[in-house]
Amino acid sequence: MIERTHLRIFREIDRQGSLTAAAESLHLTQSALSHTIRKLEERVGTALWRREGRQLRPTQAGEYLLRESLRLLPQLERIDEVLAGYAAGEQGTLRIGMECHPCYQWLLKVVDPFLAEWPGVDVDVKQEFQFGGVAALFNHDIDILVTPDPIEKKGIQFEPVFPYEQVLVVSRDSALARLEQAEPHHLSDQVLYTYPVAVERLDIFQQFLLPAQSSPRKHKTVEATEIMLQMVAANRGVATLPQWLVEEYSKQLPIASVRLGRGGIHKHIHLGTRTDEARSSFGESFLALAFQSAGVGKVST
Amino acid sequence: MIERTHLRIFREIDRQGSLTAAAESLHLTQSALSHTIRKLEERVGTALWRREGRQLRPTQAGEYLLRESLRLLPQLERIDEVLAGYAAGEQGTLRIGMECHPCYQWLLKVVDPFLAEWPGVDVDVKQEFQFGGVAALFNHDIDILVTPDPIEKKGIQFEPVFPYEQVLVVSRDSALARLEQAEPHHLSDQVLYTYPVAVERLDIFQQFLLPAQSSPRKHKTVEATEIMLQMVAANRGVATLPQWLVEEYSKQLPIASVRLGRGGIHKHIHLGTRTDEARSSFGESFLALAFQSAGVGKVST
DNA sequence: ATTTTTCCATGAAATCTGTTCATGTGGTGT
DNA sequence: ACACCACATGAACAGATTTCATGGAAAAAT
Repeated sequence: MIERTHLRIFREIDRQGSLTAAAESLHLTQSALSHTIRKLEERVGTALWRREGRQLRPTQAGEYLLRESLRLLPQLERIDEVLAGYAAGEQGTLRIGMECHPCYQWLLKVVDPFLAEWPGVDVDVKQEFQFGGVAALFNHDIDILVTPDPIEKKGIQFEPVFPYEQVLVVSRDSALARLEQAEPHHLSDQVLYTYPVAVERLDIFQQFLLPAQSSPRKHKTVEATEIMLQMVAANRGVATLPQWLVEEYSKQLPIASVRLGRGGIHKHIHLGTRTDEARSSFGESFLALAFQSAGVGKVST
Repeated sequence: MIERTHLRIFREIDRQGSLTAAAESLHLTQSALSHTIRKLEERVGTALWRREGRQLRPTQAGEYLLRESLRLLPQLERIDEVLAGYAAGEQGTLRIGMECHPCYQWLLKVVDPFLAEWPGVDVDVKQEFQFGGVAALFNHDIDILVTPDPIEKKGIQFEPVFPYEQVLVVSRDSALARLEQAEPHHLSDQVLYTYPVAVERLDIFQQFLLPAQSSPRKHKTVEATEIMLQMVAANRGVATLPQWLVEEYSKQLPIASVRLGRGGIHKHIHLGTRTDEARSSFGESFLALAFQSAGVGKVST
C-alpha cells in the first residue's frame, strides 16, 4: 500500500514547504505529484493534506505518515548504501575455514593486514565442519578453506601458499633433542600429543609411524598449542608441529625440533576456493596477501 | 532504489523456499518474479541469489536484504493498518481547547465514556492559547473549543451544550450564606477569589460589579478550584463558580451558594467547531456525548 | 482595485514499468 | 532415459505513472 515513493513525497513536501518545490526536487512535474498524492489519498481513504488557500498542510494522518517517513527513509537509504558497498566489493564477510590447527598462527598474519585494507569487510573463521572443510566450501558455508590436505573435487580449486616442514617437537632436556633425525622406534616409549582430530588426518601416523608399523607408548590429544608445548617442554611427551611454529615458541619454551625420518615430512598450507563463481574483490585481495605471506613466512629452509 | 516490493519478494522467497511458490503467494506469475529479481540485481550491481541447480539461495548481499526485509516490512504494514484506522475514523487525536476553568470537571465526565468508546483515539486538552481559543480552533491547533463565551466568526460554529448558573460561593459560617441573593455592595468588604484570567472575561466583574460601579475589598487569583474553595470555606473570602460545581464540593466543604443579583447570572458552556470541514466520526461522537451530558448534568434548576 | 504571480487541480495523451504468455534450459528423481 | 520441476528469457500486452496543456483560486504586487 504505502510505497517508498510516498514516504519520499511526504518528506519532500515537508522539507520544501510546497508541492511545486517538492516536485522539482524529486525531478517530477507538479502535475505528477498532484496526481500521485490524490491517488494515494483515494486508496488510503482519508485526506492526508488540507488545502489551505494555496498551501498544503498535512492532516493528522499526514503528520503521522510524515513522522514515519522521516524515521524509515534513512533506513531504506542505508540499505541502498550498504548494497552499493556489496556491489563494489567493499562490504561483506569473508568466511574462512580452517582444517589445520597450527595454521591459525599463520592465518592471523594474513588477516591482520587484510582487515586494515578492507574496513567494510568482516572475517569469520570457522573450525568445525560436520562434513569436512571441502563440503563446507562447496555448500557456501565458507569462502576459503585453509588446509594442509587438498582434496581434489570438481568445482573446488586448491593452491599451495606456504611450504613448511612438519617436525617432531621434544624437550631440550630429552635425549631425542640430540638426534639428527627421528625414527619411528624413537617414539615407542614416548607419549605423543596431537590435536584432537581423526588419526587419518595426522601425518605423524599416516606417513611415519604406520608405514613402520610402529606406535607411540601413548597417544593423547590437546586442543591448545600452548598447553601441548608446555607438556613437551616439561618432558612429558612429544608432539609434531610445523617447523616455523616450533621456532617461534622455542624463544619462550625449552623445546627443540627434530626432523622426521631421513628427508623429513614436507607439507604445504593450501587455500581452497570455488572455481565456478567470480570471487569478490576482497576475496581476491585476501588470496594475494596470503601468497605474499608465503615469502615472508618462509622461515624454515 | 530498493522498493517495498523488493522487500516483499525477499521475504516471500525465503518463506516459500522457491521463486515459483513465492510468485504464487504474491499473486504473480513465476515469470514476473524472475524478471523483477533479475532487474533488481542489475540495478544493484551484484548477485542477490545464487542459482543452485533448481534452487535459489540468497548470497551474502541477499541475506542482508532478507534480514532488512524481515525487519522493515512489519513496520510498513503497521503503517497501513494505522492509516486504515485513520480512514475508518477509529484512530486519531481529538484536541480539545478549554477556555473556562471550571468546565474541566464537566469535560472529564464527557471524556470518560468517550475514551471507553474509542480505544484508538487520544484526547488532548489544551488550556493556554496565545491568540485565544477561537484562533486556535481556526488554525487547526484544536478541533473543539469549550468556552462559556462564544465569539461568532466565519468558519467557526458554536453550540450551547450545558446551561448553568454562575453563583457566589461563600462560607457556611459567613453572614452572606443567609442571603436570598447577593448584591454588589455585599462584596465591598470581601476578598474575591477568581481564576487567573483577564478581568474582561470574568462575569462577576462584567455583569455584576462594574455595572454597579462596585468592587470587592481585594481581588486575588488562584489556579486550583480546590484551593480556592478551601479559602472560601475558611471564610477568607468569596468566589464565583457554576452552581452545579458548588453543589458537588459542598458535600466535602462547609460552603454555600448565593444567587448573584435578582435573576442570577445564567450561562451556557458552548462547544465551538469548524464549519468548513467534515468532522471525524469520533469528533461527531464526542459532540453527541457532550449533548447527552447536558441532560444528565443539569443539576441546577 | 486591478493585475500579476504563485500554487494546486484536472483531463487527455504519451511513456514507461511491470506483467503475462509462450517457450527454453538444465538439474532431479524415478 | 524419462518425465518432471524450477528458473530464465523474449515478445507482446496492460496498467500505472508522467507529462502536457489548461483552469481556478489565493496571495502578492502594482
